[in-house]
Parts: sequence; structure tokens; C-alpha cells
Amino acid sequence: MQIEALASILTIIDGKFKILLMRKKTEPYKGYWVLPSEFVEKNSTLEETINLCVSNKLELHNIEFEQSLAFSAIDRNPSKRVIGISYVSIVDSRTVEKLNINDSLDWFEIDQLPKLGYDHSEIIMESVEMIKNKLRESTTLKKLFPSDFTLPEIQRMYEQVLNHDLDRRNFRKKFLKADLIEETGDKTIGNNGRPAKLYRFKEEIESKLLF
Amino acid sequence: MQIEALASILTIIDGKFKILLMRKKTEPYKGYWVLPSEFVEKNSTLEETINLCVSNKLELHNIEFEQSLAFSAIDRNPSKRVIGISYVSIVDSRTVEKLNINDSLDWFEIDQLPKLGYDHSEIIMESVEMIKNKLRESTTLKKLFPSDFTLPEIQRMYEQVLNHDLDRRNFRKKFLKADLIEETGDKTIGNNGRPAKLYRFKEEIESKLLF
DNA sequence: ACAAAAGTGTTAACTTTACACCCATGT
DNA sequence: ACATGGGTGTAAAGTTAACACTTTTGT
Repeated sequence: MQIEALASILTIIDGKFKILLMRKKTEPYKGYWVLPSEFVEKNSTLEETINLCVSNKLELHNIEFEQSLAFSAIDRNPSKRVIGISYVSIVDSRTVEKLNINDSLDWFEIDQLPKLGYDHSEIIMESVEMIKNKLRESTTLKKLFPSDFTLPEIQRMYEQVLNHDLDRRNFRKKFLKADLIEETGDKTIGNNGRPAKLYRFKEEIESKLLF
Repeated sequence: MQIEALASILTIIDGKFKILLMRKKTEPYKGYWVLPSEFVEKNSTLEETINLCVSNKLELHNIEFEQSLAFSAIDRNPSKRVIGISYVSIVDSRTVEKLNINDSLDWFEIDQLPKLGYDHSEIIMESVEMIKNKLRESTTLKKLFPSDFTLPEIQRMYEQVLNHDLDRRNFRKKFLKADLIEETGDKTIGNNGRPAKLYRFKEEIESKLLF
């Protein structure tokens, strides 16, 4: 029996949750999009395998993963019996920029996914759910927005996570009260409307649940 | 490579969290206590395997499990490479009574565990953490206390889950306000002090987070 | 000048916390 | 009668929710 580690790597681009997928070049599911994955070798742990996977296939290093669920349906891989262990990560825009997007590697909005191979659609659903819960933790949020960001940006993200709109004034009051961020002194430029203040996370933040 | 499913079955007995363990009769770890587990056969899913495990070894049926983490340290089993997938369940007193406790099968308080084999101590720590989080959901709570219970009983459980004391009046107010339970009309008998009112969960309850 | 998006403050409703005395039973 | 544990109410503090106008930019 074989075991594979699968990587659901998510980010926010233009305020939308996106997931990183690879296009499969061989049968089965040739031409379909799939999660990056790697078989577990006899002398590797799952954690080593998932790191090897993103290192080999995406040239990404030092990505923090969190284990999600195991998938074990008998026929989830039509060629042989494979049990899949899903890993999840959320990466910031700087990591996104390092990636070499091309015909076989791209970001997809999570509610507009392409044709997916295997049971990866199911795996992605679980991963997204998990990430959404994680984003209520201040420490995860800081990972996603390490550099300058605006409050409306974070608000839009939470509106997607919570699936409902938030009042701008109340959001701002509550988020600032959490004492996690500070103004950089700068403002956004070039957008429509009044420029937004830029913020950054403080050096040391308390780990707390938001919203 | 082999895969095993491991069962962390927890309950509350006399207000204490306990976990069900089996004593190992063969080397390695002969005489140590371990979690019930079962190897995954080529034509079984993980879910089928964990159900088979408790069905064969404990004669328990229709237990609901929730998947926890996978454990994959190379030497977690000294004899061969085995990746373990942990499953967690919380069962009520009626299920507890069905079990045939003996020299090789017993409940242990989670903070007074016996000598454990393999990496099961680590697995149990994760399971307990997961169960504690699940117990904030009204539906899980209902599973643990299907029959008559008292409010002080539930309060003591939450004090263990949250790791701090709760004010009796405030606890009562908040819990009753959640509109999950109703008085049975009866009271406890035979204990020291004033008898406590008995409650039961309502037939249909809303799934909500408590505390 | 107008459209677009961001910034700001107050009040009412609700939730949480703190706190002390009485009640029903067993010994 | 006393010890044990359960039941009850109120007030202050804190949190959340509802709500509208002004400011700064680009076109």
C-alpha cells in the first residue's frame, strides 16, 4: 500500500482566496489540475515528504504546513491503492511572487476551480474549511499579511471567511482594539477613492482568536 | 509500508475524563498499555478499519469516530514501518457499561496514565486536546450526556476542559439560556447535600458553540 | 463637479462578571 | 444541629450592533 502527502497551498490575491494547482501531464487525469503531491518513502516521515514535495515541484522552501485529513477511499486512485494525507498552508504575497507561474502551475479562485483529478476537489474543500478556521488566529493572520496592508483588505478577507458583511466602523474598532497592528504612516496610492492607511503587524503579538 | 488506525475512546466517569486502553500481551511493549488499533487491509478504508477494530476488539458497534492526526515517525514501531492514523470518539455512560472491563482492558484517568507503549502517549495527548475542543459543541455534549444529568456535573466537566473554575450562578444562567435542556422533574438521591435537579437534552437541539 | 472608497463617534441592546445568602438533604 | 453541596438575583462593566456623514483621492 502506498501513502502520499498532498499540499493545499492557499493565498489571497486581489482579495480572493486562491489555491495553487498543477496540471497533470500523464494519464490518468491527463490535462486535469491536481494538488502537488509526493509518495512517502520508507525512510521519510510525512512532514519530510510534504517539504520535499514543495521543494522539488515548486522550489519553495521553509513553508509551514499543518496536517489536515487522511483520504482512504479504495478507488481514489484508479491505478493503485493510495492513502492520501492532506497538508495545508497559507502563504503571503512575497512567497507568491517567487513562484514561476506557467501553463502547468497556476493559482485558482477557490470558487472557480478548473476540472480536478482524483478526489482532489474533496480534499480542497476540507483544506479551505481548515484554513478559514485558522485565519481567526492572530498568528496565522500575521503570516498572511506580514507586510503593509489596509484594514479594508483584512475586512474583505473576513467577509469571505465568515460569509457575511461586516460594518466598517465596528470592524475597525474591534480589530484595532486587539492591539496587534500599528500604522506605518503611509497610505495606498493610485486606487480609486480616498487612500487607505497602511498598517503592519507589531513585532510581537499575542496569539488570540479574532471574530 | 503498513497503515494502522488507532482508537482513542474517551468518556467521563465520576466527573473525570478517562480513556480506554488495552494491555499488550506480546513483545514489543509486552505488559504496557496501548490504544486499540488495527492494520488497514488493502480493500478497506480507514473508516471501515477503525469500526472493525472496535467491533473485533471491544465488541462495540455504532461508535462515531472523528479523524485526528497521522503519526509517521520512522521508528514509532520498532519492528516495522507503520504509519498510524488516529481516530477519536467520546462515548456516554451507557456505552461504558456495555464494556467488559478486565485485566487487559480498562479506563484510565487522562492525567494518571499507566506506562504506555509505542508513541501512544503522544497520540493520546492530541486526542484529548481534540475532544476538549469538540465538547464546546452542543451536539457533542448531547452525545456524552444523553440521559439525565445535573448542571453541577456539566459544570465540573467544563472546568476540566477550560482549566479554570466557573461561577455556579453564571454558569447556570448561560447554559440554560442556550435553550438545549429541560428539567426532567426528578432530583438526584443519596448524595451529600441538597439534591440536584435532573435535566435532559431536548429532542432537537441547535448546533452551537458553548463557552 | 462628481464618483468612489476610506475614515470617524454615539447610543442602545446584550453579554459577562462579580458577588452572598438561603435551601434540601444526610449524618 | 451541623456539614455538604445545590439553587437563586442583582448591579456594574464590558462588548456588540446599529446607524450617517465627512474626507481624500482620481476622473
